[in-house]
Amino acid sequence: MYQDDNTYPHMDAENMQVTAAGSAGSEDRRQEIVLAAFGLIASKGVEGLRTRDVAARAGMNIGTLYYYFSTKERLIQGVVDYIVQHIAVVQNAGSGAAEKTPVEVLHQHLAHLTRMLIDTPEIFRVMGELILRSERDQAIYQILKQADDDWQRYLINVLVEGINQRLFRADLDPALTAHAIMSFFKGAMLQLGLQAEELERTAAQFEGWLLDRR
Amino acid sequence: MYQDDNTYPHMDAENMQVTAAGSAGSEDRRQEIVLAAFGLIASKGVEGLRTRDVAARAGMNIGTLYYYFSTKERLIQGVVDYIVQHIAVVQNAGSGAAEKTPVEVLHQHLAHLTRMLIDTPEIFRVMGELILRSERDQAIYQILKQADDDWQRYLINVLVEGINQRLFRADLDPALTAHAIMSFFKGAMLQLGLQAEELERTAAQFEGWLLDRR
Amino acid sequence: MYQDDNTYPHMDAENMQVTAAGSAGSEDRRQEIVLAAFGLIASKGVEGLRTRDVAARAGMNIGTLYYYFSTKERLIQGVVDYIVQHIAVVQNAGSGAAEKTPVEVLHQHLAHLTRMLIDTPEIFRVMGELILRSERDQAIYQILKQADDDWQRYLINVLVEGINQRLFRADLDPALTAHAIMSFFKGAMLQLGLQAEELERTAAQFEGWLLDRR
Amino acid sequence: MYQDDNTYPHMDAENMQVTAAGSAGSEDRRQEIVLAAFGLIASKGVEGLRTRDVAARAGMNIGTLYYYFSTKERLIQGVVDYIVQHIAVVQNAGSGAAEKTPVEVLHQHLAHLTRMLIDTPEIFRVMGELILRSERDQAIYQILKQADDDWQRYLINVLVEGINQRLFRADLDPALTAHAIMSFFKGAMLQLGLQAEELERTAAQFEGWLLDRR
DNA sequence: TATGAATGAGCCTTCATTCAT
DNA sequence: GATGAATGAAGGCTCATTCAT
Repeated sequence: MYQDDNTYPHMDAENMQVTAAGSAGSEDRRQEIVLAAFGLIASKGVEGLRTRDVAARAGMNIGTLYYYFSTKERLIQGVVDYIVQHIAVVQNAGSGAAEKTPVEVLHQHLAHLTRMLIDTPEIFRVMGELILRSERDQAIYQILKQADDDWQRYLINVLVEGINQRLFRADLDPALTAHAIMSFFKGAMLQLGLQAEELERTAAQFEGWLLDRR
Repeated sequence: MYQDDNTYPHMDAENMQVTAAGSAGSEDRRQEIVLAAFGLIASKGVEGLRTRDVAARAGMNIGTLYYYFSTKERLIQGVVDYIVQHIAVVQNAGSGAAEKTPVEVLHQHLAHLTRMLIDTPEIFRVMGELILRSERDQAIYQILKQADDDWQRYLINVLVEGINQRLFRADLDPALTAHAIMSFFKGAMLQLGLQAEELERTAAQFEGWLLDRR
Repeated sequence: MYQDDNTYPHMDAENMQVTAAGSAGSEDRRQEIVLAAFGLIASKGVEGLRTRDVAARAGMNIGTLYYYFSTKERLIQGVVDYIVQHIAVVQNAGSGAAEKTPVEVLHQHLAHLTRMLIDTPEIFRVMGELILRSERDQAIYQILKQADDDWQRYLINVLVEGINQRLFRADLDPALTAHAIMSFFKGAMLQLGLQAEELERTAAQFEGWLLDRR
Repeated sequence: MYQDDNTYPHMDAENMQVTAAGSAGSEDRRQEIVLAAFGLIASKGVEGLRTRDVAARAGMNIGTLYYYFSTKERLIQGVVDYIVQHIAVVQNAGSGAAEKTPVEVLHQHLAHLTRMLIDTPEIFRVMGELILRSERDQAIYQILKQADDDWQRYLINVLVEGINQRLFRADLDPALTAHAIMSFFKGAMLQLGLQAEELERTAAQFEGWLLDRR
């Protein structure tokens, strides 16, 4: 019968590995659709998103699209999931490598975000669209809020450790600093006529403010 | 008269004062419409903006609305103008009082923005909507870019003066710092579940990073 | 602004006379639409009713149709109103002339219904469609139930008077007899391959059963 | 086998008994589908009938359903067959017992119909839907017309015999009376807010009209 | 200037039906 | 026989915009 959209989004990467080959293809199909939708949102905004265009871009019939996503709404949620995972994965990857000092970890994290902002601004543009939309869409809000909380927690951990090691300024409030970093990056994607170099240097200067200058 | 929408975006506040008394009422009418549109964008986003709703909210017929704004597009530009002036006016007001040190000026500026973000988040929400939209709408981009440049120039001036007076850190790059401040505030409006106090303290801490600690 | 569908259907013939000329034309337009819908239901059933076809048949744009009837549902209710009034009016007209004996009144009533069933079977076919639909549509049920109650009351009045005058069988239960008459006519419209003469004679015989044979 | 839908409408109950055991299961499957469709028509009308829902209710895949019924149209015809047989069987059962006077036979017949109308109104509701549809569907018309003719013939037989035995009114026209009875019952199912007791008493009174009162 | 009726392109979604496995 | 993915033609409804009055 119809696939229950609700269950799909909650499948995490691990589950998908275990899934039988049959539904693996099905999951691929969903991915194709989500990617098509993502691309269209990036270029036309959620406002300009048309299910027909998504289907066309994914190389399938409009009916098929609705077979996988019973609603445009759900499709958009699928895009949110995609983005969140896409960025979350990166954070995990970063935390995978140990041995590094908190300063180095934070540096890499910020450098990575800066890189993404420059190389794949679409992701952030789409993210912006979705954040704005989340104000009127509970489902999206939930997902994004969760991701945001994870991000903040990650930053706080790094900051706390760095402060303890006397690498970051002693008067740094970890939570507020995390907050500031997050705001800074979210805002960076709203900068008009953003320049790559300018952003990198701004981020670097920002990073400097956090360090302990003895 | 202003029926000719094409001239409108180039009109600044002064011009409007000078306008003949006859069309003053006409201008009021436009304002009502813009305000109605603003309110609707705040609650439903540009995506959810319907000319009919705007007309209804402004207490007029849909036909009448089109008499003042020949296009939905132009109406939105009207909203952009409105917002830009609304914030610009504030900056001017702030700079009106002299005698204050750059640190005090910046502090007041930041405090003011923080207050607005907390008290009238709609303005920022709408601003966010419009910034995102500006990526696909040249006319909007132009207006916002102009306002952004003005803002940055203002910040740079304050920062330069403060650095010269050894009030701000000597190693501060004025342009990048202005950039950071702007990003921070733009991003703040995208924070999910923003808390008033948290924002105030984050802004305060941020401010502290700029000061010279000898 | 939009016309409130709810108010229109409740306007009865008198009110419309009083209404300003402006909305009289508007009411005409609604009538055209309802007639078009009626015709289409008659030939294709409610199931086959397409708003686009209705608009085309009424010689107007689909958007215009929705300007008058905000919903297909409401349009159908409009048809129900139309039919109910169409038949109700007839009953009133019949009762207008006095001087007749109850037997004559009933005879004319039945003869009239029979005639309609033969001459304009569409009305009854559509009625049948709507009655069936009323089981799943409260709004329609209400209107039809009201009309039904009126009809029954009318029949009971005639019957009671006739019984008192010893014209109808003394053992006639007015309510049940009215019920029987109503069922008979409703059922007549469901007869397959209905023949005019056959129906007339059946109705006549039925009528005979009600008379007092001393 | 019966996969060939074309032959199906012409199969009568006996043929099905004779069918090879192998396809008996197949026939069961068809029955399940028809029953599911019947139930759905009862609650949502033919208009609301969805092949997918039917399949779901019958606990099978939509593709499987189409294996048994190549078309929605044919499925509906299957329902018509089912109903006709369901009611026809009853009539035969009634006529199975002899020894009874025509008055008793008719009484039992009417009582039985009344009972069904009260206990299983769905059957009649569905019947109504199908009769209406028969006006636009030759195949359905044929089946229903056949059943109707059988019913009328049955009634005429009983009536004629009763008249000859001076049990029914002498002036009764058998054909017209049968016609009246049939109309009455068909119409009874269209009564809004039908009450069990009311119907029974109306039917009883109706019955009384047919009797010879010397 | 104001009104509201009219237009029509277009959008989301549904649903009967097919087909490869 | 059974499954479920795929198809595509509609269908109901919306909405920016126009125009006669």
